[in-house]
Amino acid sequence: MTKNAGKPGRRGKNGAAADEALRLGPLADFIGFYLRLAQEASFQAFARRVREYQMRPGRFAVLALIGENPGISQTALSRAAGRDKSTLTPALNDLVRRALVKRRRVASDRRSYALSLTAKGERLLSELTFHARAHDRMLDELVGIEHKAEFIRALRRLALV
Amino acid sequence: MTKNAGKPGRRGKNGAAADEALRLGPLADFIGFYLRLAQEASFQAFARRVREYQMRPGRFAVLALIGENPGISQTALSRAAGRDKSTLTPALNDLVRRALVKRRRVASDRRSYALSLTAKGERLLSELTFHARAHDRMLDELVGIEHKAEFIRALRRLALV
DNA sequence: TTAGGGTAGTTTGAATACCAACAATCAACC
DNA sequence: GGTTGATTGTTGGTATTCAAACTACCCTAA
Repeated sequence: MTKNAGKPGRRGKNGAAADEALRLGPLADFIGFYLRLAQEASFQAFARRVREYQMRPGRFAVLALIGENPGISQTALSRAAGRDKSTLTPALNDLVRRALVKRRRVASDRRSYALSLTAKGERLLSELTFHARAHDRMLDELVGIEHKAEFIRALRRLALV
Repeated sequence: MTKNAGKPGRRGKNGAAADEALRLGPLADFIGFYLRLAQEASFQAFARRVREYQMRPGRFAVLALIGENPGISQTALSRAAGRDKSTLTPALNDLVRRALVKRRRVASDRRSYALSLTAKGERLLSELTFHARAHDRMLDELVGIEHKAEFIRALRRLALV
């Protein structure tokens, strides 16, 4: 009998969690607990998938939202992305530095910027969207395609809290 | 025609997102996108609810897991909580400093600690669990109690990615 | 024309997260 | 006994987040 004291359940490097050997207590019934685990796991999986592009889910969402809404302001973008506007400042600085996004001053309101993608940004967005679709198809399968619609409706309701 | 390009919809301070006025494009179908919004919203709501205790969901989960598994090591705890072990070092330092958690050296393996709650930690955990149950009942309602079981099963599958 | 209040974006500070690298320790093998 | 490889927890570096305070600007009303 060799060791297996604190034997962890198998799981890749960053075992998502829920080692069956451990007691979860009340956490076992909490939506919030699993929501965090699921979000983090999905986040990491996407980050790994597009690592070569130096992109993470947050940046991708920003790029996608600008692509869909050219001319959008940073504040409107922050609301759509569900992030504080102050969070977007460094993110956009990075995207502008990488020549993926253009910031244009608006004549009618000199406080705000009109954001749009560069040609390079458009190209990158296309590639990333391809990977994102593949990623989300994987999530679809885990959720079960027959449950997807209700699953997303539930998430949307939760997002409005 | 006055412009109303970036017209934001109404939403509390930190509008969760999904402004109907904005185009979401492919994001509209991505589970990952809504997963992040829902997780963040639920996180913030819980943090607001227990603000007076200076606790956030991460700390609560740590406390709850130690409470359920006295003697657990930091590495096992990190797996159960779905966090990197290095993330737990400062969190546990804080909980120990606040006299909520005890770190005990293990004779059989002097590398590791055996974590447990202090009496004060137990009392706080009880109070927090009360709030957490109330919080999660609110989430239950948003998800729809008849969908909860399937919803959590889906999240658990996602967490294993 | 100017005073007031509201809005856009930035800055700063505190949390929280991952990862890689490290010292100490353990375990297994020869 | 001694070498080798794995594991435990910490440290340091980087990234991301929110919230509050700030500047610059807009708009309305007197």
